[in-house]
Amino acid sequence: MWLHVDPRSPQPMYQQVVDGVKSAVAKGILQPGDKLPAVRELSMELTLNHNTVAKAYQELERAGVIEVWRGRGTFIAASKVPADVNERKNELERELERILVEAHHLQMSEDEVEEMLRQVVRRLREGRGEHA
Amino acid sequence: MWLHVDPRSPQPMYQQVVDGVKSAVAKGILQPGDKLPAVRELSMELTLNHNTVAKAYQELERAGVIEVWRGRGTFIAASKVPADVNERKNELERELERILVEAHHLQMSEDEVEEMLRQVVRRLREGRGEHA
Amino acid sequence: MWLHVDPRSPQPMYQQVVDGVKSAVAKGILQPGDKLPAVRELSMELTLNHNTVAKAYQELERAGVIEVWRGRGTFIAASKVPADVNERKNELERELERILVEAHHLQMSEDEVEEMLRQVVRRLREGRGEHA
Amino acid sequence: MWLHVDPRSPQPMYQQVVDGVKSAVAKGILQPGDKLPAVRELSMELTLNHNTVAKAYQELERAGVIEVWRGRGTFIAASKVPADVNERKNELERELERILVEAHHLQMSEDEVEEMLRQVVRRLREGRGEHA
DNA sequence: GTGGTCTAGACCACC
DNA sequence: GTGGTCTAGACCACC
Repeated sequence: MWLHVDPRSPQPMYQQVVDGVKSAVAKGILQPGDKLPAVRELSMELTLNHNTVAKAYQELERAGVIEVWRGRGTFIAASKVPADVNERKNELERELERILVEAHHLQMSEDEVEEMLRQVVRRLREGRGEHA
Repeated sequence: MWLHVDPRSPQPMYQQVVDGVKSAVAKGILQPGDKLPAVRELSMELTLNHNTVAKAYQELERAGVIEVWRGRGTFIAASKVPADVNERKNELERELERILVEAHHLQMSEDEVEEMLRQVVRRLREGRGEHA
Repeated sequence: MWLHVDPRSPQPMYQQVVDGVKSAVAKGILQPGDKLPAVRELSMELTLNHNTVAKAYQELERAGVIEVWRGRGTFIAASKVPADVNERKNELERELERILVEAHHLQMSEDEVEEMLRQVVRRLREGRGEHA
Repeated sequence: MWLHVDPRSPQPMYQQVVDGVKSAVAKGILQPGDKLPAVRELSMELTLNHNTVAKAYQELERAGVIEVWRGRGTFIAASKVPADVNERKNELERELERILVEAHHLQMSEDEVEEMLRQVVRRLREGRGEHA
């Protein structure tokens, strides 16, 4: 199973489901058109309540990651740019700054953070079977 | 004032204070030995409950960013590596991966994220008066 | 084909069929006496379950838009005022008010909504080949 | 009370709360900075479950209509244009077209719909104490 | 005090 | 079968 949820995490469980699906899409594990498990099916696999999974699916639909076909099921959507791209890019910038601040207090230089990012990118690419 | 707090932010107020102080240290606005405002003083300036500021100071002390000298006040500590560095570096890596996943859903390439990081670094360095 | 249906729409599929037929009539694409495709035929063209199309036809019959001649087929009815006109006019008024409220939150003035309505009317008239 | 909810309506109750608050803002009954009742307080007044009201408040926050001050309460936000204005304006246009189609089947002319809209506008303005 | 999350279980519309 | 809504009631973090 490509999705796991940790009830002890400070992150809400529905958010973990959202992030897990987004991550699987980014990694190519889930492709546009792929069917997601039904709400109740996934809730049983993750031993979550169906409401929790439903909330995650609604969030993913609003984010344009999945499409709900009424009465038929839920599918990965063709990727498209969300309406609020610029807002969210600014948000990413602020998070990067926050990471740099944290890194400074761990005595990491900015170059080391850049190197860390490159390493994560490399790992993701290998996961996808890309080489370079 | 080098510290601002937004009550509408999803981030808890005490966390904003923690991040604000860490950021001021990372940017060189606050230096080891500098005295921080007293809890009640800061809570009035930021119109926060004093418990909120006290909680932030406790957090900062645990993180080794400040030192509380009972009866004298609170000071920025000499920078030192905290005990749980490796744990927290792993945490940073996970956050970088999460940012890359988000970026993918904004149609940003991994190279663009790297470029964004370099830009943030450049901005921080200029703020510190460094050039290059 | 003058009828399209989107499974990803929040609107139920049968409702989309109902609205599509009503719209075709309003635009003059379908005229009184015109024969509609048989339920099974239309369900195949739209790749819908035949129950879904049957439900739409029942709705259209109740609304007085079509007439079902058992054994012969389904036809566009001569236009006549339905029994519950006043109720439904009140419903339209409530929808217009809801639109004005939404528009307010998009910073549109009431005059801009009126202008938008006039534009939609103009477009519909041009579609019908009317000029003025 | 400026808010009512009808459990027999086809509209979900949380949506009725959302529309009710938006409407009160559009009519000037609620002004930026005004405090909304606490989730549990409002849920008791409307004899709804607190989860239902919480869902409505979350929707309103996402729409930028209200602001949640953590631990303090919920307030009407200063009005600002949402990120997806254009999408939502297109949505309004489609709804206006749907209304014109419905009106046609009630034997209303397009001019009569325009007049109906003007009347609704007039009523709203009078409600606000504007004259003209 | 405030809002947010979660389970358990019922009920509904749609396909 | 599918997802969406709702109640009842517990628990949590934040202020």
